Amino acid sequence: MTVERARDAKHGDFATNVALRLAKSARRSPRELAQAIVAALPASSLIARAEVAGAGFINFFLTPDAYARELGRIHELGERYGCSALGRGERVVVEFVSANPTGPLHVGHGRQAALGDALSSLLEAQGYQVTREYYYNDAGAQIQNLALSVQARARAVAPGQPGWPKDGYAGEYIQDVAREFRTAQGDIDDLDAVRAFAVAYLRNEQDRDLKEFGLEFDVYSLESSLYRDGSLDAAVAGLIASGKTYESEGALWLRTTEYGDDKDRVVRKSDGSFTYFVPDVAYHVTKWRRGFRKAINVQGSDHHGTIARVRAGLQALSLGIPQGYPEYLLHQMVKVTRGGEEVKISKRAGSYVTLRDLIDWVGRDAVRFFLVSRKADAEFVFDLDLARSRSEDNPVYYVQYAHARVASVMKQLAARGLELDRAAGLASAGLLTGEHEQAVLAALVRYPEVLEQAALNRAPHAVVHYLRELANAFHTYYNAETFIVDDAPLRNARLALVLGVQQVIRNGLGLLGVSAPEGM
RNA sequence: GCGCCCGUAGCUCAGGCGGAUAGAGCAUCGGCCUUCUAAGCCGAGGGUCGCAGGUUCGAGUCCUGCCGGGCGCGCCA
Repeated sequence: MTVERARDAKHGDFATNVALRLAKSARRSPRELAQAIVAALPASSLIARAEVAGAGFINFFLTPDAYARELGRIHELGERYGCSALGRGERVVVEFVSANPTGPLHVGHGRQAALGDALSSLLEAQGYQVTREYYYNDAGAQIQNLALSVQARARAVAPGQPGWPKDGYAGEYIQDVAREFRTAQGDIDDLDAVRAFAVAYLRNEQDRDLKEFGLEFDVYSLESSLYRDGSLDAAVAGLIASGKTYESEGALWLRTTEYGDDKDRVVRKSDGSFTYFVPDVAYHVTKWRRGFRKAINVQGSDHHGTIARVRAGLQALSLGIPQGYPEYLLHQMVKVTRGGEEVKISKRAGSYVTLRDLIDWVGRDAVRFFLVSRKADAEFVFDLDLARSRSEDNPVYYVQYAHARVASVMKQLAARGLELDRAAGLASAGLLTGEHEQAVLAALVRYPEVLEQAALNRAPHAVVHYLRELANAFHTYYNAETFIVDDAPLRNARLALVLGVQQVIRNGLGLLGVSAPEGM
């Protein structure tokens, strides 16, 4: 049995199927039972009426007073409206982007950045204490490859020429790194120096892009630190101590199949080095040890194969870490299209489109809004033609425009020598009984629930869809009614209402990392 | 072959722990600016919710099978 928000305004504000569910055991018809329930309901200042509809639903209609009270809360709480204490201050680490410093961030990282940051903000709004964390490999085979590529470029060796490393990075940015290294008068023969320079250079470039995206991480974790501080050795020792390892073909394996993985995994290769699986496990042990009882990893679905093995490794260590740790939010790939054709290359990176490209083409707000607007597990098609040449059709403008329009109304008010009496407006909010006013109020008061559900379901896109609906209710109201009327009580009430809309839009866009302009 | 995800309007997608006539944007067609920004509003057309079974009072939603697409699959990360 449920009580839920009615989908259709004709069905009131809330509906319950209680009579449908109980009809059988009560041996009465659903409608008859519903009538009896309605007749027995106590009076409430918040419920205007309850009526039986359809097969036996009971629909509840809220009183204008109920709405007026909620509007008052929006004004009272301001930017805190929509927040809750659901998380009770629990610490949670959200790991995302986590790109290795081997090149510019690509559009997939962009999706992850938009998704991870919005999810983090949502969790913060629900009372969690969130750490945004970025993990990267600064010492592995990929980094070696990067160093060799930069070294080759510094020696004026181009991709494909003799001396170019096997599977070297061919992007144009490698030339930039090589040139900067020479300018800094680095020793080209010192591969360690080249490596350190290249990693620092590209990390710095990534951070610039992330900053431009409005994103800052609290913690950067380096894979190399796991080797240095003993975490990795401890993890290996723990795995061996678990008795779940065995030697085969010269390598050390872990029976991850005992913990739900579909194949056993190699811990230590036959050449004595470790697979990436080991630092992954060691890294997640550090999350647990740092006190994070909740860890969420935002990753591309191409990494979904790692989930079972990381969890299996953590289970094998018997540290009391729950089976579902860490939690994963996977997102599907991003495909960029232009003229109906997939775009796979960019000047700077060569083989992929960069986050920077997207920001340059359509702006940060649109990239943020777009990339978070679809549920994570659906493939995303980013149509450059639509985003660029038809930028006025961008849904982000639709929402931002609603915000700017309210600002404009307030400017008009001042220009006419009038002032808003906010307290009077809230006191007379009971006057907001028009169809459009009720629709706006109904949309407005859903916000806290939307945030809670979006946070619990790890679904930031729900906020995007909500904001579009709220903006639609507002624009409709705007076109149908004049706010600045002579009747002062009504004028104040209407202005209090639209300021409430502006507040909620600002709050919602803020969670998504999108600006809320005063004018457009 | 096995695993995860997706399949809803011409296109891009919401709805998905079961509920009432399946929604939005874009595109198409038709209306609305002497009045707070027309980046807006109103209306119309457009659907066997991939297919077939099953569970249920009720299935786009849950279960099974199949078809189509994406991603991944023992010492790469």
